[in-house]
Amino acid sequence: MLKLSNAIGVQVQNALERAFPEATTTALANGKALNPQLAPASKPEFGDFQVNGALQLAKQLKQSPRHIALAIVEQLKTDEAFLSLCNSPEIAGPGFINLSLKNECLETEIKKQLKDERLGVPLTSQGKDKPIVVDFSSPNIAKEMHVGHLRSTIIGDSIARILEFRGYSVLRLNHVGDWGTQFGMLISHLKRVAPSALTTANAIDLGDLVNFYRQAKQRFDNDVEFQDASRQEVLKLQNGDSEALKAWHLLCDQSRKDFNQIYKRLDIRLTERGESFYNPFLKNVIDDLDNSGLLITDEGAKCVLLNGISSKEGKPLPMIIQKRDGGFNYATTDLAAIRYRFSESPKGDGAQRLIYITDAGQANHFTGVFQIAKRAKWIPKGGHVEHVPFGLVQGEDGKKLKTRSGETIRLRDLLDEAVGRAEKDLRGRLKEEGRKETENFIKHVSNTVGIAAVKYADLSQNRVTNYQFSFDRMLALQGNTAPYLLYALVRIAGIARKGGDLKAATEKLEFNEHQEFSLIKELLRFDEVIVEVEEELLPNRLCTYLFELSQVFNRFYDQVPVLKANEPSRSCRLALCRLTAKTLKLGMDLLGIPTLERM
RNA sequence: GCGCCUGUAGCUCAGCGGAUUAGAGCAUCUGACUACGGAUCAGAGGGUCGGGAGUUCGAAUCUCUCCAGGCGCGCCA
Repeated sequence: MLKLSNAIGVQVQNALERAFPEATTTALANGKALNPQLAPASKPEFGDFQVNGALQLAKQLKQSPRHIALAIVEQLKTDEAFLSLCNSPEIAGPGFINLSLKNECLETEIKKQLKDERLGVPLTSQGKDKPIVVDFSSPNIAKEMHVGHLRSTIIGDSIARILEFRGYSVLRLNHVGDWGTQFGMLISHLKRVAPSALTTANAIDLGDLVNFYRQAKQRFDNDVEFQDASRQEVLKLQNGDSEALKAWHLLCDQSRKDFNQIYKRLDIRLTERGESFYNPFLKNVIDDLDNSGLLITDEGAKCVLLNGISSKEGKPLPMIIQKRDGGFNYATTDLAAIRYRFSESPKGDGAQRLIYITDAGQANHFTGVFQIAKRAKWIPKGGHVEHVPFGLVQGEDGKKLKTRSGETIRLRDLLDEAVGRAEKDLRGRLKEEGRKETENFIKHVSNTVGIAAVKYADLSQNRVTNYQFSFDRMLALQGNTAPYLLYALVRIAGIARKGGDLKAATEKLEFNEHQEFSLIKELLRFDEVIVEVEEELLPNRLCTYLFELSQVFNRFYDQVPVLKANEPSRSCRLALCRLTAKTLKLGMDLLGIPTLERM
């Protein structure tokens, strides 16, 4: 309905300008056009659109809002094109104009939508050649993925999917923590307790590695001699020592295998490009900053002083780019990454926009890094950098999510539990209903429902707030949950199985019931929702839409017969079922959530 | 102390500067199964939108201020 609302927007604008020609000229001379403020109706009883502008224009035009509204309506009534789309406009309250679409217009629109594979969502017209980088997930080598990575991974994937669907070229980058002091520590510890792990592939699994990591960290914090040894290992690694490199590769491979299992389960595509990738560019970052006069030395460390951000003492906060010992830190890597991503190929990605999906706690860090990149002139004209923050994952007690013993929950275990609970629930239901299904079916459905529930629960919440994790709530069969949405699709599939030809002819469409029109209006909103989600980078808006669509469909399904209806209603209703299924499937796909025919 | 984020129904959350009724879901209560899967649908009760001030014709929404909570704050990432 995007095109339609644009068309009506133009018609209303023209009507306003015809009604008040002098004011229009004056306004244009001041560089501001009169704005009729066309918006979707705030409530269904107000129709489909409302014009709010009359109230604001009252002062400017020195007339009462109702009078202005009346003048606009008079003009609209002379517009043939407008009258072919909308019923006669109505003035309400202090001066709102309510517009409602004609049924014939809705029928024409829905007919178009039925034929459109993209369901009305336009392909982007610009910047297809320049990629958008979506930086998400980013686990650390030698550590297991935990709930902290869940949100970044799920939200990042969905945002990437939506941008891809809009026609952008998207670079999904996994900025894994594969470099830095922790490797010196880990290699030096393993050399002492498990030397075979550093030379033999698969000698130890990641679970062991995580334990080794903990031991190494503990030792590092308490043992000065060990710290020195670790630093030596880091230097060796950075200088390309073959033994150190081999050890590093083995550690990375081991971790990668584990990450990939998770990504496979979650159906996530990512290009791994870890911190180590930027290693060759770090020195240039320092030199560049030095040349542009941004770099200062403070307490032996090379820093850039941030504008407008002060430290505890009230002085400008320095951001350390090179440590006293000459080592680089994450700010250095992030700056190198920004520079590389914006640089033209082949020395970079030639990106138009960088999107970082990380927890809100890193907001200050990114503010600083972005500011430095801007001052160093690494962000080209038309280039954008954006931090897309999200809140903490909390348990039902409102505290940071942990196991009972207080440990971090592994992502693997969390997914297992979701799937396990879905399976238990399904088996119980099958028994209750006396249904018999194959083991394959049970496994497939439980897996799909479990993963869908985890993803949907996360995505359906506004990402900036903390997110309270609850298996019971996400797996609930009623309410705004994945199972509820999946069930709507299963009902449609059921109609098809019972002999409903969803591809029935749709040349002549005719609707009479209000439930049909509610469903049609909901279906036509899809394109606007997608475009809005793309602008705001808020996938929960898409979730809200899909939930509302499911509700409207369930009402339709409950109150209007499809298969038992007489023609032509039967075919017309089947067409609505088909479009509902397509919309739900596409919407879920853009969230990265798989769907089912039966459950 | 400074910075960022959050505060909306008993609970979990939506909410795009607009209509003298601020929306969902869960939970609670009342209804509807010889129609396509009742994993559903129809309805009811429940809110001084953290407090105060300001801008505006109009504020949950914008500004300021206070209160409460979370997270972060120079050589980890």
